[in-house]
Amino acid sequence: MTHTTLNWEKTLATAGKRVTRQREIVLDAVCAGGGHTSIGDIVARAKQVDASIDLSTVYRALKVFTELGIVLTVPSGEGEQLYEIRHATPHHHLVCKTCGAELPLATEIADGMVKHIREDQGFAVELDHLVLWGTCSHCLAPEGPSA
Amino acid sequence: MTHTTLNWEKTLATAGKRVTRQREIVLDAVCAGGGHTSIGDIVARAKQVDASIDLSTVYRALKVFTELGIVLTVPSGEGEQLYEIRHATPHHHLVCKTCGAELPLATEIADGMVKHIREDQGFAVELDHLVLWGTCSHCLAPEGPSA
DNA sequence: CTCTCTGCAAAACCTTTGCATGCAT
DNA sequence: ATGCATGCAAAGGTTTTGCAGAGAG
Repeated sequence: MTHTTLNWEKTLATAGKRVTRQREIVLDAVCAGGGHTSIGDIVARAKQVDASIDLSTVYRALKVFTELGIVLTVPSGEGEQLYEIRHATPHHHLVCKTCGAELPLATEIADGMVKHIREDQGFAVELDHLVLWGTCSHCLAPEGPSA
Repeated sequence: MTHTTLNWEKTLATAGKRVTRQREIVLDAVCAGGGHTSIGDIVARAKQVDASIDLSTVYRALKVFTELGIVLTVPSGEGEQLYEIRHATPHHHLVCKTCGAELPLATEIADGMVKHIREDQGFAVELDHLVLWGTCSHCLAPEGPSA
């Protein structure tokens, strides 16, 4: 998905923010990752498009986007902050530790667990974005990844 | 639980590492939080016990502990890294956004989801430590928290 | 006695901020 | 024309590293 399918421009305008070339580049860079993108990758990708874009601009753009809910942050396994486009429906990921693939997790499964916890322990889990790590079916196969 | 119930000394020894007063203090500080403890809290607690302990020592001790699996790290909601003693059995937490309580999550529920995902999508989730955020039953009650 | 760990200090790193100019509206 | 956004440079905070001496095994 690309950012053009989002109405981020409207969101910015409504908040009194401006639509600039740099912000579009940054948003593109977040999308480029496909899934979860680190700051390093975002900066690299942005600089590739426009070498003169400043680090502080990237940080500021990301801050605006997260504040407006256009992108959201997920903690990576190693404590690094990753950025991702917020989708309309809450969605969850399975990330393969071996090949890095990011697969969607069926919403019903996650929802089922939330419901289960609610019934069992009276605790209301807010599951905006769950990321689970493990090994995908490909890499589980004896031949190994991409065999 | 205190660190004395763990055989961390043996783990260190096996790895050719040494058991020092500073490392014991740091491990104590991690335990002190009860659940997830930030670096700031760990340092504060350690300095309270021994004011001359150095920041770099705390970082190095934490690094050794996590490498040996004595301590594990969990990303907090805000991207900060939290430290926690690794328990014998994988265990999961529910953290209340309102009152901060950390409740255990019934293992069967989490395991059920893992199994479900495995059957449904062929993906093997490694769930060493799941932390879910939400609202506990107390704070869900209309009177509000600690009524 | 040997080899690791510690404290200190400096370095490296990442993120934020101030300011004058540029640009979107 | 107005005022937010940008690039630059400098500051701020956090984590890491080099080193000589102290301490564990």
